[in-house]
Amino acid sequence: MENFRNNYSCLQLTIAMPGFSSSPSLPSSGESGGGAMKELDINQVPSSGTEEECMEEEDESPINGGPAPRKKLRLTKEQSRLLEESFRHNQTLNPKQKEILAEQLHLKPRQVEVWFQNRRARSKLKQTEMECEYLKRWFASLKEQNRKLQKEVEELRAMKVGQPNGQVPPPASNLTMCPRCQRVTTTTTTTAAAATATTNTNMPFHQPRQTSTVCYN
DNA sequence: CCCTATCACCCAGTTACATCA
DNA sequence: AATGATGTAACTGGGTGATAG
Repeated sequence: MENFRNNYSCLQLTIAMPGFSSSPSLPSSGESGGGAMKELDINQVPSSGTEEECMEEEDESPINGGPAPRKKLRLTKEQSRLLEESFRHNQTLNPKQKEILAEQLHLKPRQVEVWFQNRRARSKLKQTEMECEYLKRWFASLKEQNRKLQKEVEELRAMKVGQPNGQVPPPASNLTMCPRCQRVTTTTTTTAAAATATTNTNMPFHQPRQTSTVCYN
């Protein structure tokens, strides 16, 4: 009945970004255990818990029959360190690993599970923030590139107007195919190599470049 | 084989408590 | 001392895959 989906480890979204490593190597956590919701009263720290900064254990017997207030455990530095270390090796734990780690930390397996779950969420959030930051920069770069190109277009138009009969076809060597929309475009810069560069990226669309193959579709 | 129920696990979102400025 | 902001442990609800009957 044991399913070891746990070993999918990390499903990370990585975007290659020049000068911006969004590698998932942030110390983040990774396993969790969900389903055991039905299991327990987490607030009971396992006995033996003489952890230095750990909240002292205390029985949660409801006062006046009402629900006991939720107690919040603060992990000790050592517990956090061990959990982090373990997370670096494995973002998810199989039941055995969970059991061992819990014993080592004087915590309940469920607590270890929750910690990994939250840790995964945190690292995912961090990753998302980094990607967001990256996309912002990229957007700014695209805007700048667009501005330059618009300017270039203006200049070309001005030149064209200046010609005797206004008919100046671009040199054939300047014509390239836009890999995205499959239309013929004009290379407006000096490096024709830039024309092919766009095919070589894992970006969803054209990357900002110093040089450009322009397609305004 | 299908179907259904159960279990164990995960994730996203939320809540609530501890700590700090 | 009171308080709002922040971090995070714990909870909730829903989804998925494996397994058994």
